[in-house]
Amino acid sequence: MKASSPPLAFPSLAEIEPGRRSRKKNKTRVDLMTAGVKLFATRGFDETTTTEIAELADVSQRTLFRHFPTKESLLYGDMEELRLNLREGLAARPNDEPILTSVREALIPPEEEFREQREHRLLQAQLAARYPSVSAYSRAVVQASWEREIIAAVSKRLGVDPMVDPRPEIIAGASISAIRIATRQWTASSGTANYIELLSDALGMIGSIGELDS
Amino acid sequence: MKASSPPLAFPSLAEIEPGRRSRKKNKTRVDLMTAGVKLFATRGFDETTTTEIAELADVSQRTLFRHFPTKESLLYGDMEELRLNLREGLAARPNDEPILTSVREALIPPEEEFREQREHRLLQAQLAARYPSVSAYSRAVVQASWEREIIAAVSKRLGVDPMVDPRPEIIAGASISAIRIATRQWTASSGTANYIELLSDALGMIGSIGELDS
DNA sequence: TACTTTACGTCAGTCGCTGACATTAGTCAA
DNA sequence: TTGACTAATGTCAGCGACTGACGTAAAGTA
Repeated sequence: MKASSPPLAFPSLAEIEPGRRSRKKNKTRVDLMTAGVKLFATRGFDETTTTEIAELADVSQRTLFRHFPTKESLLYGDMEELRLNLREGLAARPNDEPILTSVREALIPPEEEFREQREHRLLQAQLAARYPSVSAYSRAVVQASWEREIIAAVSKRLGVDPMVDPRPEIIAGASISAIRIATRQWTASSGTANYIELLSDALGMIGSIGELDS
Repeated sequence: MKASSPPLAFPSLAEIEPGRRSRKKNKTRVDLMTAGVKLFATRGFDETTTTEIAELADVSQRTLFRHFPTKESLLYGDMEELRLNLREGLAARPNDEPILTSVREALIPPEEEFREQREHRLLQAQLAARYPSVSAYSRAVVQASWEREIIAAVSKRLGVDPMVDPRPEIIAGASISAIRIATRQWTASSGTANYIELLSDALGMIGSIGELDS
């Protein structure tokens, strides 16, 4: 604990039930993520072994894999909570709001939340740009889970079966693509650009691509 | 060789230069893919080891990894050619055609080509539905490479920089999502549904999602 | 206090994948 | 035909992510 610069408060997806046992378990989880992030940032992803991460967190490698299913999930361990936030954000949107507006608003993080996670998000994006396995995990696990949330929400709102009507999946795919390009633009600027503005702009263009049919 | 039912003509991405050496090399490549497909189909993906595939193809495991970078690429080894087909298809579209039409037409395979590859595509989709590592490869490697082709073609047509204008990436993401949902619908029907019709319908809806803003 | 539960350590093993080096076989020129 | 040269393969040894089995100690509970 007591990370150097930012507190790096990794939220634990599992409820932190009362009791010393649960607190200790959560501590090792946070320690592992902190150790992983530190080594990934300094040495690189492929250049870091899970054994080294476990040693820095002062646990055995076996314990690391009891907390995280893959090496990549150490870097994206906080994404489960973000997914639930997205689910709630989508559900909280009024039913009479245009669907693309609902999706856009639910995908734009609150300024404060973004500021807290800024550094971590930048590291994730930078590592994803450099290491194929990280990029694959981001796409196939993280982004795919967001897609499923969007598909569920949109199909519910439209009152259609997502296995029959392709539109929920298309909207989800377009939305995730907007996130990807905004993140890439932001990463290319080394985090100096205004991410929320980039993301908002990209998401705002989804509704207008039909107008390209000149 | 001499596959049971269909010839299963795996196209080799590398040019088949004249000479016995190149022909033999291509033969081992085809043998490896055939062996992999057979074992994947009967035993399952995770349940098949690369050593078993190599033995069935009568080569060493080391040779397998000289021809294919990953186990998954044995299943998607013919995708490089398909990507080049997509590139050419996109480039062949007239400049004055609406961009979404160009993308749609380039993504819909000719009936004959589809018929030849039908079984193989079905196997790929079924394995991707069952095995996370296959799904991850499909998304992160195959589909991502298609996306890049679409982004390049669309940004060129629109005369914009894809790092500045988010629309090419959004169109690409929506298009790949259309492929995914059409493939899922087709797979859910065990290949009995009309894939080309499903795909055409899904792609056709991209231009109209902006109209959902009631 | 005694009993149960749970997080962790240890150990051994599988499997995807790679570097190094030897060997065979195709190629090509003399 | 012969003798290099080279490209494809085999062999071997090893790394690293990940897992099952089993034991242990600490935390929770009656």
